[in-house]
Amino acid sequence: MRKGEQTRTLILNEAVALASQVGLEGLSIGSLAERLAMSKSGLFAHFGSKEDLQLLTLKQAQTLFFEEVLSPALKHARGLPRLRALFSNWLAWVKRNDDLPGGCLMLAACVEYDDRPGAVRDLLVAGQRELRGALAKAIRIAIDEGHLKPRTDPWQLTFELFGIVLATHHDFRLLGDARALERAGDALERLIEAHRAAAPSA
Amino acid sequence: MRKGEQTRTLILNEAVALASQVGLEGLSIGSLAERLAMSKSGLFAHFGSKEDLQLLTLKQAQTLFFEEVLSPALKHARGLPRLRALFSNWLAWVKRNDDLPGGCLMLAACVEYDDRPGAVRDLLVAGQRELRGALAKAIRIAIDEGHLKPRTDPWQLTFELFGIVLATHHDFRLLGDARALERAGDALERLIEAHRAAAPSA
DNA sequence: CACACAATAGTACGAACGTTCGTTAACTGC
DNA sequence: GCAGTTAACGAACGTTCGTACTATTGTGTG
Repeated sequence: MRKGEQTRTLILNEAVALASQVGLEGLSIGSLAERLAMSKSGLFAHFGSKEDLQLLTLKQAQTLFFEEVLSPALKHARGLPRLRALFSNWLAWVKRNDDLPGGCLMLAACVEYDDRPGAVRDLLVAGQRELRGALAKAIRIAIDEGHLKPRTDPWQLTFELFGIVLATHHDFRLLGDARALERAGDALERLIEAHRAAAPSA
Repeated sequence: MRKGEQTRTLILNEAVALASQVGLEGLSIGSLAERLAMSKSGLFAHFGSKEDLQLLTLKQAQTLFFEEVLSPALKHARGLPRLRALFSNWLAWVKRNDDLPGGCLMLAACVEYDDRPGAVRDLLVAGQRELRGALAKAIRIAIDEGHLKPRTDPWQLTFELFGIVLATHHDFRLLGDARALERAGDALERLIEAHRAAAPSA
């Protein structure tokens, strides 16, 4: 029972890395088994079907994202510091290259499954909603703390922040433009400045 | 010589539609032939290889984009009007559903090929560079016309505009959120306002 | 140490993949 | 209206896909 779980997570981590390059749909059991130097059938036995493998791979990526982006941001002070930490962690996640050689798996899956109904898409949408909710909540807190104007629309700001991250991913991954990271930082600061509360600041 | 060209473009248009749903990599000759009610071999004869089909499909989509987004925007007055037209055409392109049921093929391909070297990626990157250049040029003109501040960085603004479109595509396609379109409009106006030149306006 | 069972390997399957071939049907230019 | 060209077809290639079985190895426990 122990060995099984162990190799299963080993498989899933490799699956996340491979899927980040070829997509969740392009992920094949054969090639995954080859990369892990194990038999196709042996690997397949861990998952009842390919869709199961895809779901668990996506969930693994989501967990990883939560642990590396959202969770550590919560350790920062409420308001703008936390929002900035979240954004900066997110950019670091986008540019990491060690175990996500093909960029963010979730962002890739978003485009892959935007009109491919099924369990994978449902899980993906749920994750995106959660992330957007967390972002909006961080913004709302920043408003309550008096860092941002009360008239700031959290969802509008969330939308625009998300756009900056998407553009960064695009420029960094496809065009190989490292300046995208500073552009993202500039865009964030300009956005914050536009919504910053008048009297006290942070 | 005439009939051939005719069915070839017929094939390519259908290929653009299909690839917008399943991606350029997921595009298979068999399923494409089935949708066109013709034989796999008959279809294949029009293209020497699958990569050729992918390249021509992408090029077809790029041409379509140019004709529907970039080209009509040039008919508007230089400066902000043209920039606004470009943006609005672009949003219309993103939300169109008749012959691009799966969203923008180029945006999907950007994620699919961001680390998959080859001719397809090269063509894609070239197209993206051209688009970004056109956007930056429109912004520069708006600066020269006195609509935007002289200190505005065209490339930074291009980056942020692109991010808004990406976020719109994401929210509209994956989350099915129609409000994304107004959010995009609001974001654009706020962005313009932040960079608008002081004295004369448009 | 041995037994029980979990974990992996092996083999085989039907289907779909991209591609090649030879042949037939349809068009085009004189 | 015939000759020559081009477009489309059906069949088959070898490979890979996901999945189903059976057999063998390995591990943990009494």
